[in-house]
Amino acid sequence: MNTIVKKEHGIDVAGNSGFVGEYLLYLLAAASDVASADFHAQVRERGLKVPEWRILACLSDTDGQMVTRLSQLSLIEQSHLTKIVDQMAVKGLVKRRSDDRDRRRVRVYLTESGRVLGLELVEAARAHEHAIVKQMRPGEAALLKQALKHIHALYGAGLSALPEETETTSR
Amino acid sequence: MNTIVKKEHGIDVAGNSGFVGEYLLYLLAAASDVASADFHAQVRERGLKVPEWRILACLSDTDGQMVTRLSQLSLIEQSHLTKIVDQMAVKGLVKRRSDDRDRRRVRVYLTESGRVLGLELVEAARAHEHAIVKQMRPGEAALLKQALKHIHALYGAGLSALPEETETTSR
DNA sequence: GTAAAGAATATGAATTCGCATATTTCCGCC
DNA sequence: GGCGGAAATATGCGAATTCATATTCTTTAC
Repeated sequence: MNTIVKKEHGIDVAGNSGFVGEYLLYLLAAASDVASADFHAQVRERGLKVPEWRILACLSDTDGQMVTRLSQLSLIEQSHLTKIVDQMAVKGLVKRRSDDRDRRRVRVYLTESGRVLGLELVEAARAHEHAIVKQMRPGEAALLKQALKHIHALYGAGLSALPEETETTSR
Repeated sequence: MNTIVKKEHGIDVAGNSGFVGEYLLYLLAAASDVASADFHAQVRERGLKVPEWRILACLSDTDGQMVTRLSQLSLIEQSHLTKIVDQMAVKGLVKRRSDDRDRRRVRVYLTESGRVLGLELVEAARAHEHAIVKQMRPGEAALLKQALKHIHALYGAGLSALPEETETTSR
């Protein structure tokens, strides 16, 4: 037979013949890992941990979110998120304020320096993303994002059945 | 103005207007997270931790890999991998054997029960993947995988410059 | 052949993370 | 207008994960 295995060089998982190299969940995790590692290094250089960056990013989009939602958005488990918010509060990046209408809720707001740092990093993230997209075929990135949202939606549906926000503006 | 924000329901990050909901690295992480969570539950039901499953899967593809490479393939940091292999060895799923040509290297082999469990789980993973792919548009999954490999390759290149295996067959 | 430099693993301490649960507050109902 | 139950956070603690480094072995250049 001619299924001679060309010696395995490097990681080249993707070009692998086995199961793993074609397994969707693996490809997702692997792509996420390698692509993120790069940017995460930048995050750490600015003295932030990755989870902190995620929170900054989420708050930059929508400030003053409640802990539970922030935990969902940032992909960080709730009790862990609470601890990270603690640290960020100490660093002066965010501050807590309990919701007036429902005092069980705790909303997290960016401080001024948090906002600044957040914007900076979001810019850096945009640039980083651009660098990646630029290396893909035209339209490939769009399709990719599309498909990723699709997958997210497949499961996200379950999560979508969440208590909605009942506030007009956090004003 | 009519940029009235329809109250935010559920997670629906993907449908978000902000930065995060369109950020590639976020979409990757989020999709990976939600899609995996599902299968990982199955893994735990069989008494395995997620990292253990990853190792089983990699070894099922190519048995007898050295620790370093296994760590790259399985996306697990080296010293952590060592510890997990310890546990798996205790469970009787794998066994270590040092490479004859280079005794610094430790190769990890599946035991018989490890092989069996591995095959079982790979089957389950295939089924699970199938269920996902089935819900996507025809060809969408293929494109997705393609793009993911593409991204992986962008960075993987750096990693590919690795010391190659110099063994004909682990016979 | 031998010392220096580099690889491959393992080990130990320090963090981070996640589960279970306590606590506070809200909500519907009697 | 008080009770039971659910929601939102926080906390304690054990397990998981990482980082720096020790250890062992290999290779290269003298």
